[in-house]
Amino acid sequence: MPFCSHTRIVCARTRRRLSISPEKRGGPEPRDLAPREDVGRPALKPGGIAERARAAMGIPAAPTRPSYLDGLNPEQREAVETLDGPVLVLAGAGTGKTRVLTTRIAHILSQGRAYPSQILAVTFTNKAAREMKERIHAMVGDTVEGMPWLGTFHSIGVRILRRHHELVGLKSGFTILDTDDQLRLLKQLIAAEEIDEKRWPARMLASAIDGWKNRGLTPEQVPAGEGAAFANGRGQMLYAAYQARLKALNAVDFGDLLLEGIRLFRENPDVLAEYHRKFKYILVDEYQDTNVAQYLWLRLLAQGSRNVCCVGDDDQSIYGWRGAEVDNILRFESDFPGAKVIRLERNYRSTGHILAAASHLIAFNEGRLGKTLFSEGEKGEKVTVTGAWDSGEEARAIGDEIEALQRAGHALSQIAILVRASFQMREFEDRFVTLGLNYRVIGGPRFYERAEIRDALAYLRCVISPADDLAFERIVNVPKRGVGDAAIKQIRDVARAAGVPLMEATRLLTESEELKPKLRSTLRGFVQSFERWREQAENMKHTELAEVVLDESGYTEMWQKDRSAEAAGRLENLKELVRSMEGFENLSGFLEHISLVMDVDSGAGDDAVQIMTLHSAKGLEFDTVFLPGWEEGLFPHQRALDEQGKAGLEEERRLAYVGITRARASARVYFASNRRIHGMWNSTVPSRFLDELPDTHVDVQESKGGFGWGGTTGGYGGGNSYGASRFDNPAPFASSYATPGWQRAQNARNESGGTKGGFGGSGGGYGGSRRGGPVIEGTLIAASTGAPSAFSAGERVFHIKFGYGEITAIDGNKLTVLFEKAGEKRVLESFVEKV
DNA sequence: AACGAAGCGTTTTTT
DNA sequence: ACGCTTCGTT
Repeated sequence: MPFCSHTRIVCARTRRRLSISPEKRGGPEPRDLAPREDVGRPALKPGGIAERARAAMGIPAAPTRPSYLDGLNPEQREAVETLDGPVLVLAGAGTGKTRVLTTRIAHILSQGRAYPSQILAVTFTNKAAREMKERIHAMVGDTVEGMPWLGTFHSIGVRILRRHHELVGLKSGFTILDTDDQLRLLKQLIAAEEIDEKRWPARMLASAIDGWKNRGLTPEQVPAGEGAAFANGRGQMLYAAYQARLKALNAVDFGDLLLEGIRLFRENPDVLAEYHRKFKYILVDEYQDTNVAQYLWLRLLAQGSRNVCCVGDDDQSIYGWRGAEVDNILRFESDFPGAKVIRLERNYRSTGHILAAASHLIAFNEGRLGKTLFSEGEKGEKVTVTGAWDSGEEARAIGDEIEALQRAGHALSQIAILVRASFQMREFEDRFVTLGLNYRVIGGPRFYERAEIRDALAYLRCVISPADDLAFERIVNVPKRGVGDAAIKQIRDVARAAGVPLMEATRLLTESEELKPKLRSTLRGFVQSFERWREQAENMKHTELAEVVLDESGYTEMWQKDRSAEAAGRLENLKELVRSMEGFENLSGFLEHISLVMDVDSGAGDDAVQIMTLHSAKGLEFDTVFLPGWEEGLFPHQRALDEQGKAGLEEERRLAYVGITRARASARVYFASNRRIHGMWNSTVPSRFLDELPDTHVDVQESKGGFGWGGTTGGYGGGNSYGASRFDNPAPFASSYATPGWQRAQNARNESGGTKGGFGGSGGGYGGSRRGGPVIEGTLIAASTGAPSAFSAGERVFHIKFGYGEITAIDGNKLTVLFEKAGEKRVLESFVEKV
């Protein structure tokens, strides 16, 4: 059940019991509601929304200052009360961003500035939308139920497209493809073009198309060079073909939810004007994560009232790799002239040392809008940095510390381990199982992505919409019915010839004489089953129907017969699926919901340590945060450096910033001197980020195992342990630079400096050879900052591994080169030299 | 259709 | 090193 629809709630603030009947929710949609000019004290319509909102908040109608403003600091209040014109709220970590956003909405409502249905409030994730809704509910009660335009970009995008589907060439009830469907479709297109799928995998095309859509580009708008990068110049054509196929299937993918919206608004000014009139106020959460498409979509809508309020933190932009444009936030003032920029810099979350350490670290980034966070709280614990011999010891040390915290009465749920990459989690899981410590891994494969769930959903989709070809293809031979590739091809041919969906084509085929008797009866039974289910759907509860479908199709039986270890879990998941349908009115409502909401509420559960990636920790906070794996190559990640250069490094640094600022009272950083990557042990170099932490706010600890950096092994020279020396030395950074590891790193950097291609000669990347230590990127950062390529097609180049060749295509910093000996390869620009 | 061999990728993740 | 997907064989 996504949102509870209480009719009786208790207002947290006033402890008063409120009753609002469902039919009174929301309020009427006025045809013409002129903006009120009397800012200070709007006239209240008797029984109007504002009065109800006030009543819900326990605020007397008398002209006293609304109590929800109490406890806001001056900047927060300004952000809440500046209702006219564009506002950019730069909200640092832990500065009360969500509170501002929700209070602002409450304020708009209580001031009678707009009806709930006239506020557009967008978030990125369903979770954020849910939270926002809950918090608004706590302030204004059930008035929030009248806000249909509070949601994710995509859910609002669908809502708009559903209303105007005919204007963008879609029929009503269009479906939203998931990534599986998308891939299957692209594979077909690639095969139809007789392109070698090995060389040009569908995934690659999918990500290219995704990237274009993120940038708001339709097939015609794709820059010629980029469109040609896939499959020898056919990328753009394939994108166009894909869009055509989507239209034919009456389907859209996630990117289209925004892209088609943009097209709708551009081609139909009257429709756009309607939304301009509608949305009196627009609020955007996590603005730093918007991509170009979202930005364009938003800008079109915001041209109406211009009362747009974006909240974000450029220092927490960590999704550049999936199309987020920090530029959007950096550019806000020029996009919305006259915008008011409000900085929230007072941090309510972390203690002094933690905040100071994070601020110092993030200051190494260039191109920030710049904020100086401060808190008036206690200085608290210093950030600790601990070196471990290897990842196993790192896990052991953290396990020990957690046990100590637990003994001291700390709740495990207030402890988190934030890793850079998910493979790091395993070591902790192993260790915690041994210790008998409760833990929970956040993230990972999600419920609706599991094969059995997708299969089940495909069955249901076929029942609901007989024309859903992709769902049909998914399940026509699951469980195995003897419908092989040949049969499917035959069905497809008939479908194409007759211009009908696959399901219908199958029916036609079974009425002809073209199939072998056995196959014919199988398929007839298959089609008839769906016809029967469709009839039953009329007067059967949808959960019941789902059970019938899964049983009669033999799908449940398939897993019951399966004796593999996961089968039981899969059956359990199917039951869970049916259970989760109960919260919905009907099947199509459920299907729509899950196509947009791919997560399922994992109950708060019992007290457990949270293990997750740094990315999924954004927006969360914990008393104690462990940050393991601060080593060059892992964090900052080598690939971020290779592929994005300086921009990548800065994004990694923001990730470090996000990590530290998750901690309320204690942040504990770790690095291991040795780590196994892809099965090979590599010695590592401590992360440069460690040296960007200010000495005065950091405590360097000896690892419990007695191994610091270098130390007793002899292999690293007779230096002090990393910990002790740094701790003893008051001068910032001096001691860590004195460690053997750093010196080697420095040397490696200097040696590789100057010559392009010096990096990676020895097989490169993270790790490198054991004796020489890891190879550090040096010139690469400068070499690949997203500037246009220094190379051009047709040029002759030399590659250290593949020899001489000629450039055939360029894609960012990746070159396609036809080598004389090695054939055509895709290589990083930095690995070749001009000759 | 079922099995084993071979090949590939292996940062982060939402909708 | 490992696990997952894909391919080719039986």
